[in-house]
Amino acid sequence: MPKVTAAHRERVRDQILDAAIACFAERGVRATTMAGIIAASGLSAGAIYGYFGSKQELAVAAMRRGVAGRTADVEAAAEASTEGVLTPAGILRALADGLDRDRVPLTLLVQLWGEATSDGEFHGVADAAFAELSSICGTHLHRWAVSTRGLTEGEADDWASRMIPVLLGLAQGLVLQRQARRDFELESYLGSVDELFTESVHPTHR
Amino acid sequence: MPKVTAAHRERVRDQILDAAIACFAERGVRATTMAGIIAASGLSAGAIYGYFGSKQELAVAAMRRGVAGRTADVEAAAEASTEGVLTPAGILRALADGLDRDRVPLTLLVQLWGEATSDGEFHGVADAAFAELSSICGTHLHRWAVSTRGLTEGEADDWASRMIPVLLGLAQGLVLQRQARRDFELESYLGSVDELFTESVHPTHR
DNA sequence: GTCTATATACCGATAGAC
DNA sequence: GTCTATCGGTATATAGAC
Repeated sequence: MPKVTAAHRERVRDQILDAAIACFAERGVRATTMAGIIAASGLSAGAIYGYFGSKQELAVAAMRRGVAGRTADVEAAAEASTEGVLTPAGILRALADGLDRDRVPLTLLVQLWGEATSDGEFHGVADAAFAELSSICGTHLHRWAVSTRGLTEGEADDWASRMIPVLLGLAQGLVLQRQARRDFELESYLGSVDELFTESVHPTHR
Repeated sequence: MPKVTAAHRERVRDQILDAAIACFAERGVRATTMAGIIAASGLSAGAIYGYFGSKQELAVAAMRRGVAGRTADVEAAAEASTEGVLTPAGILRALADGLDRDRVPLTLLVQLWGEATSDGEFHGVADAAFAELSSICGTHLHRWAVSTRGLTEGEADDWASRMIPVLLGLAQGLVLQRQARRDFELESYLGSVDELFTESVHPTHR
């Protein structure tokens, strides 16, 4: 019966990962010890090393879970919206809501960026997530520019490709500030982004 | 002769800090060892501990140097500009140029944000820098809104306070992407920010 | 005041018992 | 398959020599 065994393994794996994520979020990857994860998981050292080969592997898995599903969040929000069109601010809201819903500690993302500066594996995780989001954001920026702002296909292509890094920069700023600033107000931030985009779409720009 | 001694101490301190920053930038704060800093500085363990009490103290000093002077960069750019007015994109350019000029490794800033998630001291450094930049950005956003976009003082106050977090978010995104993405293009990013702001200033917004 | 050598502590990973 | 006990490696900080 490899079926139940595999399912069981998956559950234990998740249990361990939950504990690890809690530790990473609370104390930071740096200060988190295997002993801490062992205590938080309720399991033992031997058990954990049966599922994850090292602390690094655990940290990477934690980060991967944090970034997983963001693209799906945007797509789901688009499906639920009128005519499948999301505003730029709507894209950010979909991402923020998705992170909330999945209980992703924002500290995890911020630490991912920090670790990615010196570790290729972390960099790979962050880079892949960025690339994937670039793509989905481009799609929706394009769609919005055409349907709401009246740009032609070609104009919208250009405009969307110009705006992708900026929109993702706004998303990164949102995460950093929401994590670090007590006085951060999500609605206000999204409102300002909306204000910025709503009146600034022009087919040509020099 | 405490004068020359003090000056000497300052020079040695800087020398050590330079070496430490190089290590932190290359290998990351996490993986940097005191032995590495000792080797890079050309001094010895005993000497270094005469100037810095711990690796943590060294890291904090490194981060502090990274964020120091950003406000001055914006002010200097404003002085040099026409009538002391900077566009929003101009503010970002002043910050990016200042970091370049001072040879601040962007990885240092990204790591600062990462470490700040779990260490109060790092958080304090990052938070103070953010607050200071909020203030100076608010001033210049206000000035630009009045002089270039024709808002009244009151309208400009409101608009600037709404836009501060967004502009700083764009700055954070700029740093993150410039550090992590090979294909990041500063001019393109700044151009997009300019495009976004240039046509989006309205006295009232619902 | 600066260097060498080291003590001390800690953490990650494993090996063997149940 | 899971736990206990521990081994080895490593990094920080210090203590004593020059």
